[in-house]
Amino acid sequence: MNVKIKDVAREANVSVATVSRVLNNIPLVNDETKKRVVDAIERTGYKPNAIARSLKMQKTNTFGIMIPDISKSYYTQVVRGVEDVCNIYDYNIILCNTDSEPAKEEKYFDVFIEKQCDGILFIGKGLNQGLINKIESTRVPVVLGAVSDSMGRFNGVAINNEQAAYDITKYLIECGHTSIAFFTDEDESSFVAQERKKGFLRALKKYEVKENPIYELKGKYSIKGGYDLMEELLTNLERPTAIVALNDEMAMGAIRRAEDAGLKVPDDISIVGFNNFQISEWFRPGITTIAQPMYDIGAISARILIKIINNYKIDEKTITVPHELIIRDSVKTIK
Amino acid sequence: MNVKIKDVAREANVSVATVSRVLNNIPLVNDETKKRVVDAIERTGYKPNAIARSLKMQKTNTFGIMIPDISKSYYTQVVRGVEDVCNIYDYNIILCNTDSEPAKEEKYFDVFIEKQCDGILFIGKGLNQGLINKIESTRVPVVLGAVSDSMGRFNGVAINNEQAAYDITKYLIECGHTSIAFFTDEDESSFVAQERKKGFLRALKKYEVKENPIYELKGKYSIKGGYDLMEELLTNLERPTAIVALNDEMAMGAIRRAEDAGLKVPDDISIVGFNNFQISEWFRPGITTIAQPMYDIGAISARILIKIINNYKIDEKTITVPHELIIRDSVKTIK
DNA sequence: CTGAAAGCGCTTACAG
DNA sequence: CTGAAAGCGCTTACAG
Repeated sequence: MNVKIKDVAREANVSVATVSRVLNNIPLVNDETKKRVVDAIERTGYKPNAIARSLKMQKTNTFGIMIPDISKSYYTQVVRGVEDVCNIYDYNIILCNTDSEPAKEEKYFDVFIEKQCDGILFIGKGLNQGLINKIESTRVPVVLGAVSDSMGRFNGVAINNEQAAYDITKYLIECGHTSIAFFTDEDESSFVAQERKKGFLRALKKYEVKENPIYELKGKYSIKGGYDLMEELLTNLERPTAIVALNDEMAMGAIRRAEDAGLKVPDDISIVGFNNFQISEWFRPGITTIAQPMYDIGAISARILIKIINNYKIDEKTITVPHELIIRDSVKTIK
Repeated sequence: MNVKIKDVAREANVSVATVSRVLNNIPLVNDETKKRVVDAIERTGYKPNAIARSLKMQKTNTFGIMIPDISKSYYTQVVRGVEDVCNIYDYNIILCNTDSEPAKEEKYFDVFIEKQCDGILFIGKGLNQGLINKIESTRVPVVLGAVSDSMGRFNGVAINNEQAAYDITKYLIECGHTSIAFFTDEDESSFVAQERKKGFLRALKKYEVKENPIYELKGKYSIKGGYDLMEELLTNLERPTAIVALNDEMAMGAIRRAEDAGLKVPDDISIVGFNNFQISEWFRPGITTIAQPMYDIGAISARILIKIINNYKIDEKTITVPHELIIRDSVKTIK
């Protein structure tokens, strides 16, 4: 068995209370006794048991973080932002992959509660009702990252997805495109995708570009997903001059499929993405896209959680972080 | 405050012992009392406190996992493999980023010990002596993922990095290349990079290709890193006909820099990578590389940890998983 | 400045 | 089949 506080106390000839005091830097300990205790800790190689401490203190210094899939590059930087901030404030994170499945989300939420997480971070595309109920029926602080709550009930940090989609669509229109397809998430419950669609439609309407509903294709947020969608577009539909894909990987797949069909991007068709993955800059053609400050989304989310725990007041439920239109080489100006 | 086992007991008119028994599915409970307890749990919305349970049971059902940087795509799939297996066996993971810095590695190791993790997974490029000492002075099971221990002291799962480097170098030589540069990790302590260098040299020697020591360049495992190394190579050195980069991103950066210099890959210079990132298939030119079963490395590591915890005997300390040479379009056959 | 004791929320050996 | 009680390893109010 490991050495416990009791063993250190015996070794230093003091009570466990005194050992605990020096461990926690509580000042009212005589310097000499303190030294004895420090020595004893050193000699015994004592490591405090954080579980016992947590039980007593009702605080675990750990956050639960739920993410659709850590192996998708997008979410990865969010997690890094979270962890870096947690590290500063001595928190750790328990990480779970939900695959955006409500059942997993709810299960992990319960796990986080049972493991007494001090806070929960939900990174994802949208909230299901079951999870909303759970969040509302507990007092554990929850922060949403990269997604916001349509009702403004929960704290969250995200870009303005509607505006971002508007901006990139507007850019396409300004480049002369009037026939624009929309490659979106197959997951219809994605709040983020819904918001982006709103922005897409707003731009179309504002500039009086007719929207062709058959141009909305739903698929996976992956290279393969975009590849397949492009195939579908190419074989079945009149070819648009441009595509808004809601994800850079999707855009990349679409580009490769277009190339396989003998089309040049952007000469024959323009394709934009979303999220500005690191590779999007190096891919050829370079992907014109919307950048989100992914790391910051994570870092700010963690900071908010820590603030809530420490009873700072939070000024606004939703923090909107800036997005940016990154213009590269996947769009051609026509006319 | 939350509802506790005591509250459920009162509600169901039984003792806490009985509630605990039904919670843990201990059979010797009368069906009717059991029903009363289940109802009471339902009614009160009771969630067991895993921290209290852990303290009593001396088991937390959580693993600590250390990784250089979760925002690097390579490690990401390893973590997913770990988490999927953990999920099956009801474990959770605490995730930490070390940036391969010994100080962080040792700090997090202590954190994992203090938080009473049932096991620790170390994913990385090499082990520093401080960490080795810590591992050896504790009885917490540790498994190494993607890296092996040069001395065979610890359990681990990885590919045979020496052989993998040999294989890809041999391929280059068979394609007629006799002047081959080596782009390696700037982190000299990387055991994995050392192993790969051995394999590289063995192939050179075996096929009597002269090794030009000035062709070994050290840089970052990133697109930018490869870009910079290529610049260095191009401006300072006689141009080799091929490059072995120890990382696909590095290879991609090198390719882009070569292109910026007006060179065609592979026509003017052949470049191979390592690790087979998902994007490596879609990049142009497609990257010839060594594939590692990253997900499996994570999944197997987690399984080993669980086996150790359950006192299964582990046949061999080091599990070698297969690597694979993936031939794409970044190498030209010359002569 | 220091110690004895209670208590955090569970599990389980023991007794009945 | 069920309960009272001890104990997991800490922290801290209280007393001295």
